[in-house]
Amino acid sequence: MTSHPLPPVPAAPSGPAAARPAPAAATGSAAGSPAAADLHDLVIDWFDEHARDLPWRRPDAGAWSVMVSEFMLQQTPVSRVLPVHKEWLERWPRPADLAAEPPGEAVRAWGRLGYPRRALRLHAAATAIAHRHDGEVPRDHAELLALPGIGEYTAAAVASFAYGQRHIVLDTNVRRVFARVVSGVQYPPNATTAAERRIAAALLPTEEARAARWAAATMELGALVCGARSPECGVCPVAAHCTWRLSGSPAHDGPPRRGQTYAGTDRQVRGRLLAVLRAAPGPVPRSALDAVWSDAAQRSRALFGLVQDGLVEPLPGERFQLPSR
DNA sequence: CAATCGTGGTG
DNA sequence: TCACCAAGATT
Repeated sequence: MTSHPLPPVPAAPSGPAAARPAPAAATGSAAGSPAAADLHDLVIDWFDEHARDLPWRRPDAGAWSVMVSEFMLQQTPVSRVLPVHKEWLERWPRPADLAAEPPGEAVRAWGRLGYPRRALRLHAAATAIAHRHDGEVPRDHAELLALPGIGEYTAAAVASFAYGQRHIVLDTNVRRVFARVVSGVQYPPNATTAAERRIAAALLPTEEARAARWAAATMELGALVCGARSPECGVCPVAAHCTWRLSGSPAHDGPPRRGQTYAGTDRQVRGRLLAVLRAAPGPVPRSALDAVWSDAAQRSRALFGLVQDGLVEPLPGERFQLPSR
């Protein structure tokens, strides 16, 4: 198999003066170049054979299933999402079903997926869909983006995966794949950059259905083969095209990537407080919450934060519960 | 732009 | 063991 050079990626504008309309003639556009088409085939063919059979990818999965999965998958691994996603779709088959229940039920059913504000936002998004979108998950990227808890990535993912549209889908997996294959570095930057968007745009297949397939395929490649810790280049369909690999897989240089500490933080306290409230069928006395953390100052700060975030509802008589509305 | 926001698996 | 990582969004 012949190894083609990578498609050229448009250079970054060198300054404000360089801001200009996109070239009228997209001659030599990377997406249409032979090398790009080659990459598309390799990755999509690989995907056809190795894609995981996930519930939200099945033919009968609707946009709501996709949307719920995207919320749950924000910073949470597939293996832990699977059982909760199943419960949610059985209990709330449509957005209106979720919207009909108090937000606290969403927080409770969220279980231990982490970042429970996502549950609150998903409930709020479902409510907005029920009221303003006739109960249907919107197809329009801008309308999706306007929903609570949906950012650039999730809007593109829902539009692409649920509705087959052509969008730049830049998640951590895709960014890592492009960092290696195209940019020749081990890891992408901490925050998504304009350069990354240019690369993604340049490589996005022109045809809509193929673009959607490409988005899912590049994500899956990043998840299954081009992992952060252990890239398995031996089975990678584009190893022969990978700039990083071809240059000897150089280790990441520069400042260490941000690490997240957890032990002893407010987040840990919030987690413990909320765990008590999730487990209780109804209101809980303050004494039950006091038991989870010894430092009173930090404890009250965490509880206050939860109330402020709408995750906890204070009641008369020093009692607390999950939000009833 | 950097900090914040949970939780559990893993190399 | 423990730092790192996992389909980000919001402020």
